[in-house]
Amino acid sequence: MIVSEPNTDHADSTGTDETTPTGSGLAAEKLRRLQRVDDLRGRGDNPYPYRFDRSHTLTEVRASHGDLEAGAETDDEVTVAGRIMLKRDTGKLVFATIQDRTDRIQLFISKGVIGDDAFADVKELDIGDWVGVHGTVMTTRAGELSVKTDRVELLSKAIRPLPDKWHGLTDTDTRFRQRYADLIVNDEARRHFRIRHEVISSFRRTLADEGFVEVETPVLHVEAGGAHARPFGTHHNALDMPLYLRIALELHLKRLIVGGMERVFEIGRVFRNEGISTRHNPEFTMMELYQAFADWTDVMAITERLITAAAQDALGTTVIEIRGEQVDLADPWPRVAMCDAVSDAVGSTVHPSQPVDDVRALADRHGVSYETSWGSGRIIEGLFEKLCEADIVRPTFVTGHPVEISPLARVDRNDPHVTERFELFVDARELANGYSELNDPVEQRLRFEEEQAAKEAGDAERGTVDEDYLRALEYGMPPTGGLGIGMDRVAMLLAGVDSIREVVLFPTLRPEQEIS
RNA sequence: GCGCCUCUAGCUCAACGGUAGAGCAGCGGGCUUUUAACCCGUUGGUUCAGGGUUCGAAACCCUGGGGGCGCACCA
Repeated sequence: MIVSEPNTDHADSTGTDETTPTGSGLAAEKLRRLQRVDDLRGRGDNPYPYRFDRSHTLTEVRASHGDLEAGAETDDEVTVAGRIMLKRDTGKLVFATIQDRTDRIQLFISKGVIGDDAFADVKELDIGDWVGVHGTVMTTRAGELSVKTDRVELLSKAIRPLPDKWHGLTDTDTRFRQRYADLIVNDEARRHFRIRHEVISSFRRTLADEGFVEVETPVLHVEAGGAHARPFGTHHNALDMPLYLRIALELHLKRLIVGGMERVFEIGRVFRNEGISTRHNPEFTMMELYQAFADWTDVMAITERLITAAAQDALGTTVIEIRGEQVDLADPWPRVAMCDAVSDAVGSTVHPSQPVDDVRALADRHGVSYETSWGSGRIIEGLFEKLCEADIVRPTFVTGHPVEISPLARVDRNDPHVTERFELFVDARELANGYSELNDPVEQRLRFEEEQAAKEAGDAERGTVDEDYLRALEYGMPPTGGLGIGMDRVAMLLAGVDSIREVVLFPTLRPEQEIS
């Protein structure tokens, strides 16, 4: 589509002449660049060649020549490639800044060196174009490390202009929808995803070192279990049956412990059909591990090792800043029982063994709402979330969750009303959840039946009886410790960002009505 | 789902209810050590959409849409 505005005094711009676009705006800009593509093809050049061999990445050039003094020339030849980010044209000398995934470097392009025809092509290059370059390493009078260019090859012509070279993209909507543009121009965005990558690869290394086997279990579930959450539903055509996207990895991984695999983990996407917020994306990445012969204390220890190592690998330090406070992750993480935390907050002893009417009265006094179907344990959790959660800054294990809200966790060996369970909180966010796994098939059936009763009483997020899982437990599951970690949340913590969308490449958004 | 905020050129941002502007990008010209290059000139607008108030609306009101934040939801 070309300029279509009927116009009385600029009739020449609306007529048949579309080879010399006038004006500006996106349409004219794209037309001009497409014209350049045609011109190149017309003279036998390919604006989109198939491959290019480079000798050095840009960091490699900087590493080997970063200490060159100002005004130095070398005979060191390099072949590099990157996207043109900046261009400064002083007439017979062009400076261009190219960027590859490792760094940026300046090209020093002299008409006298490269020749008249090639120099004319350089003048036609646009910001955003990909180029491959051959030349020698030098520094300018001002000391800027540069490639003195004797050959430039266009590797891909950009048809669309880049965002503002100084400000980049700021509109969050555009940044997330056009993540490709965000990644090109915003260093911060690239940093977030580098950290995310380091975290995940660090976890894999730590777990491999400790003898864990990585596995993949089904995403499509007949019943979505292992957590309290509403699932996404889908349908299998050939089987003509409903299926659900998983909300947790837990139940399949523990079947593998029954199978004798002893130490397994999975890093995978889970899906929860719930609200979207700065802390919640409908699809997110969980790491879950299960270790035979271990209990919750072992799992707390491995949680500390995983996250501390990830910080070291991603940031080069275990010291991070949380809400302006310096926190060394290598220090031991405090542990506090959920009931103790709530007791402190309300000023009297609170415990799930207390009659539900007493706990309801406490909830009423503190403005915590509850359903009539909830028992003391679940209301205590509500009190904890309202009164305690927001105050947790440094990594803290909250332990001893009531049995009622922990249908897959083993009862505490010293207190039948709570479980051997912990959740890790940092900066008011839940990062991890682990426990001594319930392996008694008879008790597990009773817990499932309580879940199902609650679901039938109207609590949509409660679970059902998973008969196949019970059958597995009947074969015998060794004593086992289990752990789930929200990888996106760990990446947020280490990247120092407040929104999960900063560490999810393509967060869930409503679709655009029209792409321009 | 509810409340508050926001949406202006490709990008970043202005405009007491009174002719829609600047910087960058683009285009034309100049410049062989610039670096957010600079200097001169210049093109470019469905002000998110629709309706209303007004002599006059980018601005005020209503409806709708996108997004953000908070609450709710979310072990």
